Amino acid sequence: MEKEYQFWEIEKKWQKLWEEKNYSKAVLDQEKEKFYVLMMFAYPSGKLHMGHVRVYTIGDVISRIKRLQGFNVMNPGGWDAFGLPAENAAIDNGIHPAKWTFQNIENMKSQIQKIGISYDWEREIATCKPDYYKWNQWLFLKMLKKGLVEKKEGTVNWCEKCQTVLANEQVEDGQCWRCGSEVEPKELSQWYFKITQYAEELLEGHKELEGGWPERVLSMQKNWIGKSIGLQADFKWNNEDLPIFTTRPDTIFGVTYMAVAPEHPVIKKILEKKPENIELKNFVEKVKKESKIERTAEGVDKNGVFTGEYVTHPFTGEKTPLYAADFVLMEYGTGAVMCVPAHDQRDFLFAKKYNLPIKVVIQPKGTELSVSEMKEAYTGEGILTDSSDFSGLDNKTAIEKIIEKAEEIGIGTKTVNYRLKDWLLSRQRYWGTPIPMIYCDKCGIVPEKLENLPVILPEDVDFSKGGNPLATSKAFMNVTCPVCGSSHARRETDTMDTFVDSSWYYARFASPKCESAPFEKTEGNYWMSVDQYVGGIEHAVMHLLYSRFFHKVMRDLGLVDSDEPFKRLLTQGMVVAHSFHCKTHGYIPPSETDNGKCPHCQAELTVKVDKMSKSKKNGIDPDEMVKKYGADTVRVFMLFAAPPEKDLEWSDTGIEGAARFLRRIFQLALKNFEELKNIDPKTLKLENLSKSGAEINKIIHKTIKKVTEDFTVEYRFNTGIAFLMEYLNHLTSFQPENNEDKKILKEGTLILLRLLFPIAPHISEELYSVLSEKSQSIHELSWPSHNESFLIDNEVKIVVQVNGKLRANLDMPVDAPKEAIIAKAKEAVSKHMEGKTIVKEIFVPNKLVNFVVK
RNA sequence: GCGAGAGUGGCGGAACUGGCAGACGCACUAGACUUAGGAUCUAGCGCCUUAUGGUGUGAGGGUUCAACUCCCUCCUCUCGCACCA
Repeated sequence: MEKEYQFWEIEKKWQKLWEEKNYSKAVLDQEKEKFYVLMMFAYPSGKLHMGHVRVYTIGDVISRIKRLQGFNVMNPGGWDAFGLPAENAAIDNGIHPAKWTFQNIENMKSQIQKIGISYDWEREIATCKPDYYKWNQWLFLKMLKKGLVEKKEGTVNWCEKCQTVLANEQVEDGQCWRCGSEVEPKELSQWYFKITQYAEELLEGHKELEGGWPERVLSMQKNWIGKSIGLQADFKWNNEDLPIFTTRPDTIFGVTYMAVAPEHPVIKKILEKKPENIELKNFVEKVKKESKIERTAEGVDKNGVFTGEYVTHPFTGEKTPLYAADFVLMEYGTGAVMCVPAHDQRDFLFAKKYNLPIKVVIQPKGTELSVSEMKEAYTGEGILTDSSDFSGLDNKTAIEKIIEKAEEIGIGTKTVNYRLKDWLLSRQRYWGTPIPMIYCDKCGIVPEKLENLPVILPEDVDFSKGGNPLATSKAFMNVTCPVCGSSHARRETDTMDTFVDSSWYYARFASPKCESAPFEKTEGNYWMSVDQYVGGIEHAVMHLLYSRFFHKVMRDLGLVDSDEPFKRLLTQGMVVAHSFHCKTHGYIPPSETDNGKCPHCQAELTVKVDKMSKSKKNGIDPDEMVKKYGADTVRVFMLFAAPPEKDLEWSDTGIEGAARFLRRIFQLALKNFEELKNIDPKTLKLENLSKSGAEINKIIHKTIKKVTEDFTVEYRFNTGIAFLMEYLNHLTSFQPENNEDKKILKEGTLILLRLLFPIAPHISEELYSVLSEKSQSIHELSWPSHNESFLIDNEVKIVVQVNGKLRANLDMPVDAPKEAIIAKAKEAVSKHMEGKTIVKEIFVPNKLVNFVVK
């Protein structure tokens, strides 16, 4: 045995051996219960960052434990390989995106292997390969046939910097999710997936996910889907229906004006009728140019213009003025709202600003609202007044009654509205899946034939010209129409949003080489759904909602049997570190700071805890850490420093602690190596153990129990590792008194290695192979189990309190009679009860005695 | 504003269905071994206090023999959504 913990030798040796043995290979076996672990696959940006290391480590630990617990585990890895950075690299450096991407994949793959991730690499996929994206196209065409794809004209989110459109989900605070630049509105005809058809089911499906998914992810999705139930009612403009949507039909008698979005078709008609209404025309033009953020940001004044027209109230028949207003959004509801200033704050402010009347129709219990004294709208509950036949009803009942009435007289219907919009999937980029559609002069827009798939990305493109690069490839553009055979046809030059790739990759892993379908049905039904998914919270809405949508679509296409793709989801926190900022010199790398001062100007630096990033110069390079401490140490630190779902603060001294822990384990094995090597713990006779040996036996079983719970039930790796550290402390200080004690020490050491194995596999395997009789591999063992009968204590510590305050501890035999304990307890705390009388004695068996005294 | 979550030593974090608050680690202090220590080992370590003792889980109140844990009021922070009709 080596004298030092040479992790670099150990890790290299075992990584090679494990690969040869192919321990991570997953093979369908109907006899065995499967467990599918999946870490969100990475974009091949070139280098692994600590965030990757964290996800992979968490997922790897779970797969290793599950394997040892006898599950047939699949833990596949792959690459989310389409996307903008590759294309930008092509534009900037003249490297073809494919070349750039595959270089990066190669590099990152070797990094992943160096941290000991037990992926089944035979299942590796890269979404940029034709044998993968072919199935994007296939699914697209199947969805088209099912009526789930649509090309439509509309206002889309345009990112000028990325030169492409974005889906609603990809706009964050009015900015592009990728580059952070301002998103502008633009009129374009684009392809959409009709995700809204599944809105209700996506919401319903949450019931199945409760418990397995973090509550906040479900609530974010729920929020995003934004279901609201209300009344759609037709106001009339001349003889034309002008439907509005409201969730407060109980306030319909309080309507004093109506507002529509500037984009609303009625505005166009009004302007055609009265082109002289310059004020309205200018207003509409101005608002259309504004981005959503300008229009809707908090505190921004609500603006509107009277159209000069009046509409008829469906219940009262009264005429009410029609406004165009910037706060009304065309894409939500009907793009028209009834305005009830007395009971809606936004309407209230608008009415005050433009001097519109206010009419109270709901009176709260206890007080009486009067229009002249109102400072804000009253939006609470109450009794209806001034509302025709409905006056006197409480407003909750009124909602139902008014909807009923509207339906009865045919002026409206109960309606469900969703905030969720259809998924805009076209992107004006090269490095993505070509949308398999063809524009024929004669036939119009027609789909490519299934047998012609994949539509392959051409090589002869020019990235220097700007615009959509695919349009520069003659070979790509020139195509014959699949319907009429005419040569006057050209291909769609838009590619698919890369979220399409990641929406079903988990399914492709079931049979990544299948050539006849996205995946083979038996394999698919065996491996799916994913039992444990691990990834970042940033995908709570986009990726996780899209995947759920795709899964349901695949189910309806007969490809899968289940309803949901991911049974359990663990969202790991970010990896953060201190950043140092100087007012004049910007961010300073931690290594260059001078006692908290700027090395250039000696100014006091602002210290913050930030997500690791290039711009904040607080990143830690995983490669360097693995080189310096070894993969096992990095893994231990990542799991020990915080529970998985919380942010993990990088600490240079913290990782030293993790390194120390492993070194101490190595030293424990080394110290006892000669003496323990040839001892067989199986011949252990418990009755011959010394007192401290028996204690160690008990500790072994307690540790197995606790660590198993922590590692498998709630994935509390931090507390599990803490227990292993404590356990190591016990083993280290244990002095064997006889031969049987040596056996228990050996047994204890081997158990330590087996429990540590999922976390730090290399060192565990190495020491186990050195110490165990048959040089076994832990891979071939099963997860240790504890023996409950060893956990029974024959002595317990009893806490003695006086007035709830701890005054003494007693060591007593288990289940000692109450009287005996109380007598002893009184003796022990007599000092604290002198001159006082006992009012009450609380006795909790085997736990505590509390004397209440006066 | 709405929704979700969180506030515990110098720091990261523990504490099961109410029952010894601060496990484990880091930092720190003292000592040992050392030419040396950023290695290793031993001991200490919430705060106030001389041991005793007092006090302490964001603030205030309540329930209880007993509250980090349950209830009420408030404060702060993080995240998500935000003119959604």
